[in-house]
Amino acid sequence: MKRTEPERHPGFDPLRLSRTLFDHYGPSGWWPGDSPCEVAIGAILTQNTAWTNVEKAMANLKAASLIDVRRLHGVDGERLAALIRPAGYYNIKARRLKNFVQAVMEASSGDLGRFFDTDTQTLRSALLMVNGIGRETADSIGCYAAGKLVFVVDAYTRRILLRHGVIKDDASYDHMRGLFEAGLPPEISVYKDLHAHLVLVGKEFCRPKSPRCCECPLRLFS
DNA sequence: TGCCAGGCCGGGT
DNA sequence: ACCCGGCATGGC
Repeated sequence: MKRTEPERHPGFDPLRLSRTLFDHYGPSGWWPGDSPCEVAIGAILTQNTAWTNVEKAMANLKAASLIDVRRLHGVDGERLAALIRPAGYYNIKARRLKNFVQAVMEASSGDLGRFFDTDTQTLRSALLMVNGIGRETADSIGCYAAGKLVFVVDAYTRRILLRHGVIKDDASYDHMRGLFEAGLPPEISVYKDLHAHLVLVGKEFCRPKSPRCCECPLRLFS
């Protein structure tokens, strides 16, 4: 993995941003989900999907005692798909969950704690190897399930940065991730809360329709 | 009613 | 390297 020089944007201070948002929202409580396994499952199920739908699917999995790598590995694929149906894309997501648990089985005999017990970059690469796990999902699992210092970038984050002129239209995922990681202290709670708070801001003030974030009463940047 | 949600993959150009 | 269609349910 090649390391790049931390890229700082002149008018962009992630730490100040995180303080502003924490003062406004308080602790985010993200990620909902008690165990690392549940968090990882949720990260896959929530791909391009409203969280309320994911909750229904998760309830079905809990009722079936399937929040567990080895049990998921053993369950029939069609039954799994039926259980996660409320989350949408249920056939492809069933496959993606299977791909994920398969990787954990092969790497650590299904021991998620051992799977996560490696350095940040190695874990990230291993997750990205799994078909169905892209950058955001990998980083969500890394940050919220494994507690690694990776900043999660999503559609809201991108839109907020774009509309405030912090990035250009063609900015890559890893560029945006670098902007945050270069300016944040190495504290996992800061990483977790800031991403969560950006989603909250996005939902409230930076929806796809409204062309600008000018309605946002918070001074996020200045 | 139509649009959107905490993406990602695969095939075509 | 880009661009695009497909995947699917539930809520407003």
